[in-house]
Amino acid sequence: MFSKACEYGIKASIFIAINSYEGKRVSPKEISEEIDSPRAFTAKILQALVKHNVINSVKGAHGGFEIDKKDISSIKLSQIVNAIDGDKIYSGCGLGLHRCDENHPCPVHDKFKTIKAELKDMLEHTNLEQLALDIKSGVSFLKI
Amino acid sequence: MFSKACEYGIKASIFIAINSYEGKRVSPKEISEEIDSPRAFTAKILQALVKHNVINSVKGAHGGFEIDKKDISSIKLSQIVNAIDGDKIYSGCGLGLHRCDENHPCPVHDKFKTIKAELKDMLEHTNLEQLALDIKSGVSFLKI
DNA sequence: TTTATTTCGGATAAAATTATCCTATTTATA
DNA sequence: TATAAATAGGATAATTTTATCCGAAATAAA
Repeated sequence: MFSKACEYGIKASIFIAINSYEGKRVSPKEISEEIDSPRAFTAKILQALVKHNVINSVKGAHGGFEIDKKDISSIKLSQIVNAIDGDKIYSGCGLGLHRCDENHPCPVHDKFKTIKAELKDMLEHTNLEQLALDIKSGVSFLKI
Repeated sequence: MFSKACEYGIKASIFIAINSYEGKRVSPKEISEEIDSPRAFTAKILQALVKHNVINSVKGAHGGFEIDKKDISSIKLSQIVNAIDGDKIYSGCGLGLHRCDENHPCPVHDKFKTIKAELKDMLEHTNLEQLALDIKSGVSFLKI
């Protein structure tokens, strides 16, 4: 569904959000340990998220990654996914046709339509705050 | 969503079905031209579909790939997808956790639940005949 | 039985994704 | 100002996916 990079990006964002609520910046090392991902690769993904303004980075001593507390509830899953995988997951043709629309549909166009719309809707309406609170309260988990 | 291999596999199966209705076997060459895919790679995928009993192959002169006419309506998209990509698309965890279930859910487990269930349902209830008829009648397309 | 046609299957290559390493740059603080 | 602690980013490697090539095996028909 998502690329590994995207999976790591989502989990990392959630972990950063949790820590940001407590005013704490986190490093790629802490993040990769907490979400069970390769450290250096995770660092690259964090760079991409910074470039796409999903998270902030602070260089130098006492630096790390953080998210503005006031932004956490408005950051949508779709922004994270888009920053890393683009929108092909819900915009692209299910069978890879270059052109696939109502007037020139692939064989599964209609069958996929509602599913892709729901996926898009879900990603656009799920925000980081919801996901972070579930982790904080022990309802959901970032690894294993 | 699906791998390239799986996209090719689905399109190839549809094309084979159409020709099988007319009692015609088709070769990897014809198939790859019709679905716009790399020939040798497509041939490998066809082998996999044969092994999983989705399509039949007939070796030697006048051979080719075909599907029993009477089977076309009972072959589900899920069988093709399973033969090539497995069931991870609707069974695996959306964030790649090794364990992800009701008692130990990943952060997006609930959000994905209905979407994955619908995807599974769609794949299990869409059969090759429906897809083939739409291509035959010009309602949908296998390439471009 | 020979030949032409066709799938099968192993070896290999190319490209994309995932992952690692090392140095440069930035910044707080002693 | 020197130092230690961080992220940034380039180079490279490993793995997986996608793709190609070629000879072997099977089969229909001449």
